Amino acid sequence: MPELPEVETIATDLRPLLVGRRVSSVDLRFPTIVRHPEPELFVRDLPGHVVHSLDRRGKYILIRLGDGLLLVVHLGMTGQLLHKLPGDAQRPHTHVILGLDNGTELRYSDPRRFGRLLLGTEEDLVRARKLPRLGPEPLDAAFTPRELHRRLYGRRAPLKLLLLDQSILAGVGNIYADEACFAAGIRPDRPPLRLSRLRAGRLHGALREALLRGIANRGSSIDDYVDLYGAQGRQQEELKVYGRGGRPCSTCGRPLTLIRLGGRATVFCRRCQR
DNA sequence: TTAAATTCCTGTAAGC
DNA sequence: TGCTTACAGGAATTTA
Repeated sequence: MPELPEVETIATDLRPLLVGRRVSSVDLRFPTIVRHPEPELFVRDLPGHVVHSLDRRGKYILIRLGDGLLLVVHLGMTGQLLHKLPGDAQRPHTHVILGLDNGTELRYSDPRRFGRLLLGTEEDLVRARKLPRLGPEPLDAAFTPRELHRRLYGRRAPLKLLLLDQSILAGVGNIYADEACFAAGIRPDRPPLRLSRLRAGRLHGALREALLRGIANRGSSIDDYVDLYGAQGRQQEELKVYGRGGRPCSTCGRPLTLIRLGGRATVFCRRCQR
């Protein structure tokens, strides 16, 4: 599933392909994928606009167009962006095809349809409550151990659920939350009620390290994740706990514990994480 | 404000 | 073999 490293990989690859290009056509096959504005307006207003820049914020891809317009893509669980030529074979569940002025296509496919596309000015989208308030970027210099400590200290929900809360920290999902907790030696199921500065510092380092490794390996291909060209990432080979419940801990050899937190599978080592 | 539960969705795999 | 069921989970929404 696409988390920060996966979205970063896609955004980095997509930037040189899109910036300077004009959107020439929009083929919207599954209108509910567009959450703002009304699908007819999306199809009417998007063509003709030139892409000025492209950024990632949390798990969102922000494509800035002329006239202050913003095209926002969130991949949800199974969303894929693929760069193709018009004749290329089409994946099932292709819901949107953007034609570009150089004859190529940007296609959005998403079997589970948890993903979404938004179009509007930033002001528009905020007013319509389509752009949530996101916490800091974990890889920004402004995100310090002190800041992480401030945001977690005193909270009563299990640590893992707080790490998944995008308003506390943007971009971390189930995979990297489990991996960071393991690397930091901290149990994901305990509230950080009186989290020490030391442990917050370890968690801060582990989060950044996990995300940076993920980016270096072009993401984790667990279910459907592939890059713009359909290639898988390599980070899944380095995962120490995610998806490994019951298998031996890579550090101590004891079986890893699988529990559910907030409906999400959570794996940790009872010996190595305290 | 915070925390927990519910909902959306379909491909895959396990179980009978 | 073929059917049913459970599971995967990001985030918006609802409830307490």
